Amino acid sequence: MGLAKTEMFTDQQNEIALFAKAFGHPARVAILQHLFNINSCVCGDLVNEIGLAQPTISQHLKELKHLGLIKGNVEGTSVCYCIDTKNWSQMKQIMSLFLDQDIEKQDGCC
Amino acid sequence: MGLAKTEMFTDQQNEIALFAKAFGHPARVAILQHLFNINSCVCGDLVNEIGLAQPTISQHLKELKHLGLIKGNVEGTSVCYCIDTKNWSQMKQIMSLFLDQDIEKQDGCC
DNA sequence: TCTATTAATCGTAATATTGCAATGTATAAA
DNA sequence: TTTATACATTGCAATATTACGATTAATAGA
Repeated sequence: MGLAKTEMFTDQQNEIALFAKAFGHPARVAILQHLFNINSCVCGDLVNEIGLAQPTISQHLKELKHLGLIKGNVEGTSVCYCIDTKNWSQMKQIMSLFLDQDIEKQDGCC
Repeated sequence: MGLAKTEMFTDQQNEIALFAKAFGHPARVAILQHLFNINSCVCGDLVNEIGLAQPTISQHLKELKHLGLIKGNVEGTSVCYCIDTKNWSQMKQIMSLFLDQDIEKQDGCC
């Protein structure tokens, strides 16, 4: 149906899925990588950097902002975006609980 | 359009997005967590464990298997699934390059 | 005030994802 | 051979996502 049955999973499972979904598109990966690389605010040039139209970039930025992974500050006519490092490390902790499950488990069978 | 323009991104960005997309659904998160928790093959009871219909689970398993994150072995009439720990740690390395970008970056601006 | 600039929002088309009933396939047991 | 069991595949309906043209909103500068 295109609709995930979130109510049958734990909050933790749904939260992991939400963050992962944000990283599930190369444009959002590229946006985040660019924000890390310049290590400061980006005012405006994201549309030139990534090769997508302005409304499309704006939409991706909105999703990332909604998740709290980036911050946006208005500076005159442009908006400056950067990583929210605090929320980023919180996200990493949640993802690590999931990704590091292989630690101390031996290859069981198969 | 619903179609990601993968050709305008790097292979690395697309690979990160592919793995992330796999974790972008709570059912797949739950399946993987269950496989880790029992730390051995699961033959059959995944449909009972997760609360979705058999064809739905089968479809999610297919995606995870296609990415190489799980292995499936036929045992009689049932099929046993488990984590492919080797591929899992390779996936973790790729994801870490992305997730750990915040290390040694100071909170620049905003 | 008028105009240019920048980015958000709206509307919409194209494609992808999710979920499941129905069906198919393969193996084991009777 | 027949039947039961377990899982994959098919087909389809409902919803989500992606992309972008057109428009709107907000600010800066002339």
